[in-house]
Amino acid sequence: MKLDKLVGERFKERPSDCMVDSHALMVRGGYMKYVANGIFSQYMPLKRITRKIEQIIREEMDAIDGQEVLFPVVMPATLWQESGRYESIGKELVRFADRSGSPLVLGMTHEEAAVQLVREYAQSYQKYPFMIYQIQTKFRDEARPKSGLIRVREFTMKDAYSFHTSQEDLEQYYDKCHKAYERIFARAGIPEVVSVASDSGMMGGSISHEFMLLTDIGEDSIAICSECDYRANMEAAENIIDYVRTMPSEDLKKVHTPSQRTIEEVCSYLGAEPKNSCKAVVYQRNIDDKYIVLFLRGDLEVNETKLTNYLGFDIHPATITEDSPIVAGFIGPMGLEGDMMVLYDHSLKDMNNLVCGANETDYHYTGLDMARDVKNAEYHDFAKIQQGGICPKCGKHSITVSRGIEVGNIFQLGVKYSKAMNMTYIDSEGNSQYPIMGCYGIGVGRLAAAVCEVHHDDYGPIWPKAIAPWQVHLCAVRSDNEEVKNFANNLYEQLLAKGVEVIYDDRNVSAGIMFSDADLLGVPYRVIVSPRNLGQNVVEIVSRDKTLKTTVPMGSALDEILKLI
RNA sequence: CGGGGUGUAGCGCAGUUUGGUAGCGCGCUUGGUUUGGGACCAAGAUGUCGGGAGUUCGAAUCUCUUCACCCCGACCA
Repeated sequence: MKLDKLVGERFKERPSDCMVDSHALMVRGGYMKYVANGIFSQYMPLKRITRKIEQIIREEMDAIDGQEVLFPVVMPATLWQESGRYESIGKELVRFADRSGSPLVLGMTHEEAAVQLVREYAQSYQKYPFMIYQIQTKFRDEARPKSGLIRVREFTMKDAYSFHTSQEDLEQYYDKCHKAYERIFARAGIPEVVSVASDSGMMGGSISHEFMLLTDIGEDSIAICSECDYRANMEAAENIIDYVRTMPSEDLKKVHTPSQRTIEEVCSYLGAEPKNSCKAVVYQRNIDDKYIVLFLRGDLEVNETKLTNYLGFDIHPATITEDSPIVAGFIGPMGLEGDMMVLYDHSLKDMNNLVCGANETDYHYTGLDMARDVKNAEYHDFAKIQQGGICPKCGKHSITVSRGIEVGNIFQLGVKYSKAMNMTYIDSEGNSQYPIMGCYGIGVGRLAAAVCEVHHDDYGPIWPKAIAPWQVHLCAVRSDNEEVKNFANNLYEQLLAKGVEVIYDDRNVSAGIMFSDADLLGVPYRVIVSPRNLGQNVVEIVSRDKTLKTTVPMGSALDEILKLI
């Protein structure tokens, strides 16, 4: 590719409305152009980057037996009515009608389409497990798009859906996918991405992880323990802390007295048992004899496996007496899966250092709703993970709170969609069952922006080799010089013949312009042909990350370049 | 949806307080001089001053209204 024909402008001044570096550099570098709020077109350099990211994703998804498919962007409302999400999702879901008045939606996620695609096919347990995925445009009418490609309304996403006949099988595959994600991010040049336990939100299901790239411009806050492997999104905690600020100060005083509590005291604080038909279930924490009280609404049951997973430590059922120390407890249990939401710890002297988590399982009835129903907001004060606070897993004062960009996520969906959409199979005993599902997403454009965000300098992005738009940026400085022009042209042709991805700048412009443009394009290796270099019978090779700056003899330039890339 | 801010040439901005010929830098076109980190000289093109309505002899400037975008919050498979 010749640079002088590359469509898109590169320029010096930072656009005033770009708040994050990746946005500014990608606009300045001619990677993308604003079309409407949260909607962008991509020029060739960005398209080449996203194409490479997609290819990495494809290879890794194929390696865990994924099958690439394609769902429609536009779906009939009836499909979304089956799952109940046509009604339950807000304005993010774009609804419109076709010429005959039939209601349609724009795909923002494709669980419904996935179930629809396979439910007639997968009627026998022998067809399981399997995973299907697609890489496709999604549209979500976000309330506030921002930060360039980090948060947009229209975007390309890889979304995968797996189907299983047992929870164990799902969990096994979930782990496999987790590892595939780690490989994807490492290959894309950001091995530092970490997975954190997350809130499942409107997706439903229980266990889920988000893959976070830690950077200050991130939209999510993540609590990370420096002593153990505990990592979690702060989302739920923040909600509850906000709520607590509205509490009357008298109530605060009452619960701020650290002491041992009995179950009756705890219940009376909550007003839970009599007022809300809650029942209390007591568990004992195996490692240190702490008691956990889980309040359940209505006739919900505790899923001990999930509870254990959620807590990160083993528990067993227990009973407590009048003087048993209750050192930890939960308000729990809304939604379909019997998850819990708030953990507090009465043994702590400092009430600021309490631990919590939240796990919404039902978008109709969130953890916060539950907390409000329970009336006594005082417990929510305990729901605080904070900088320097206590880790809910290892118990040490070792929590740091960081910002992160969510570049991917994985969910254990359970039977939420298969059940709602009546997808069944016959198991080996001849019984009808709902398949258990998992889903797995990666935002392609956001990933590109995230890489740029952590790999750039003042002059432009520094693309990792694996996703760089080109491998070699060939500069013919003083292309009006016959010798330079001939040598550079020749080298360009040779590189092309070898299949090297090369962008060739043979414009007769000043070296400053040429180098600035090269910096903005962020190609890993810059090859400089100039009168000065040729006068010494060399060409110059410089890496974009500045770790390499060398000259090689003119005659061996091609070989040296091939060795590098 | 709430709070704050900004809309003037492709980009970055001045001009608005106090109404009086539409400006500057970069970029773009042409010619020339230059040539290793965004060069210089000369000539030139590009504006519904976000839109609409009003006040006025006269509006980028004052009034009303509307739209768009940015930031904070709410929200967010």
